[in-house]
Amino acid sequence: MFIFIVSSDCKSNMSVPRSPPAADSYQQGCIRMTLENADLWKSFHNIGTEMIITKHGRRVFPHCSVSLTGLQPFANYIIMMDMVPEDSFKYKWKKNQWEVAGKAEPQPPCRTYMHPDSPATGSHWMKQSLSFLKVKLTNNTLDQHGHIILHSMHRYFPRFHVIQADSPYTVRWGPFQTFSFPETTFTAVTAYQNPKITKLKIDHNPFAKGFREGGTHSHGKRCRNGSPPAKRATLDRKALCSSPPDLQRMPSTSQSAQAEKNQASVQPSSKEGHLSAWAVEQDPSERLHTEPLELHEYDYSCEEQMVPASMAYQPYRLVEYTRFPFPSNDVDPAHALAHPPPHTLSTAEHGAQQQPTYHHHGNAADWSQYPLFSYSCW
DNA sequence: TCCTCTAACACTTTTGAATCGC
DNA sequence: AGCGATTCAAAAGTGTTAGAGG
Repeated sequence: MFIFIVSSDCKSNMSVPRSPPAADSYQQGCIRMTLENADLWKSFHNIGTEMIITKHGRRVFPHCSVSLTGLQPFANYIIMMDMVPEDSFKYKWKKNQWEVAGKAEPQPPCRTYMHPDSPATGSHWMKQSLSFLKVKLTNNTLDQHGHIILHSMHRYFPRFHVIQADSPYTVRWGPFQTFSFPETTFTAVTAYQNPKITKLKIDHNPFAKGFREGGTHSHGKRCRNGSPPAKRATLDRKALCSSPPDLQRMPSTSQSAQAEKNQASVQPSSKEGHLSAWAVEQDPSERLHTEPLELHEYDYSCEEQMVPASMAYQPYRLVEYTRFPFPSNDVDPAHALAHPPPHTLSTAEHGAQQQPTYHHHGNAADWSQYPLFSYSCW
């Protein structure tokens, strides 16, 4: 498993690879990732981001767009993304707020989405921002399309992996770093619960223009079963105007460390036309790693490093390693509810807490017993 | 009864093939 | 013939909501 070292200087060599690092891995610690649409993410995060998941897959909105610096221009990298449980709870939307509804269900197979441009040189990745627009979320555990599988009413956050490798077949041996951004945490839902989120999505998502108030599309046109115009939309808008901020509070967020030591194997495959866009599925017990996320003043780049260490396997991220600090380490949901979640933070507070976390592995081979990708989904 | 999920709906945006002009 | 710009239809994607199911 892993121990975690927090560094305030990316140039600090905090990683302790247990095997000789790759010849050119010395620069790994300087890779920086920036969330491109952080303001939009923050807007959603302040309310409590919800992501629709459907049987056939739904895109993420806001979509994940990041930029990279500090890569070696001529070295090849593979960029990957996966979704990690925020905590070990299941939630429900009750009386205009999220409440803990019990323990999380067993995690579905973990899938990793590889950016379609992968592999590409560092100069390519640094040339422009990377968009993960095509990532789709599903609640279908039998999904065959490579979509990322999530549980509804559970909280997740996306995680990005920068792996120095020439091909998907060698990612396991390449040095890599992992990044995540606190404001990208979301609750997976099959239907929107918080009307504020609905409004925000309609305002920002071009595909939802037809649902904009005053738009060309009339909700009254709905004719299935002769049903009346969308009553819910009206109610929701009313709720938007009346619900106090406190009602939008999210339950507590917590982070737990999670690591594994199972056999790894890399089996990239593609059924969507090209090899570069594939997802890798992992058994829940074989998650790449789930790291504690520390809080620092930051500009959306990453400072945290992680090195392999010997720890007991944790099926969920340990609450002790909370990304958002709480007065107590008590994991009692009821207790957790008593504390304002990240979504209730004011903008100023939020800004102070918004920083991605960064995990540096000197070489993926160092933790080959902690599989990055245990098996492919196709 | 309550909660969650699914499918159909009307609409917009995106995509890509076909066409046109230089 | 080759290239770029334009057009247009099909595909993809969106939130809403009634109804099904647990």
